[in-house]
Amino acid sequence: MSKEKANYFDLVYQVVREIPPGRVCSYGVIANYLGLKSGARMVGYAMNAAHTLRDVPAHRVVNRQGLLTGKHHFETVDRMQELLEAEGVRVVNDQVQEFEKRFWDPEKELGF
DNA sequence: GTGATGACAAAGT
DNA sequence: GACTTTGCCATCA
Repeated sequence: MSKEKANYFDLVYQVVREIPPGRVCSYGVIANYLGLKSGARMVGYAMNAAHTLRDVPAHRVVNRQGLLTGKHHFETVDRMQELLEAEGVRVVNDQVQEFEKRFWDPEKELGF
């Protein structure tokens, strides 16, 4: 890392890394917070590349519906849900329960 | 070096 | 109200 890359993906990684345990965030909110025009698409791509990294708690990032869309990209399909439940997040049928209460908004948490 | 693919979301019809 | 189409960067083969 001699060269600091200010790529869009790295921006997403930094925000995702700021997500506290027991909380979940959506792609669109992260994109909005970073000001990405591509919106959630960019975040989704970043998560795909995040698989190569290890400091990115991608299991805390879910889609707008609170659905574990990326669970299939983890080591095992149940790994994502298992990690979330281990942090206190109840997940049923790949759906985060009380998603609105577990929702973590960077603009409210970090921006304030 | 080129081509295709990939973890979403909002607007339009 | 539901379905379809568009937007876009980085990585893999």
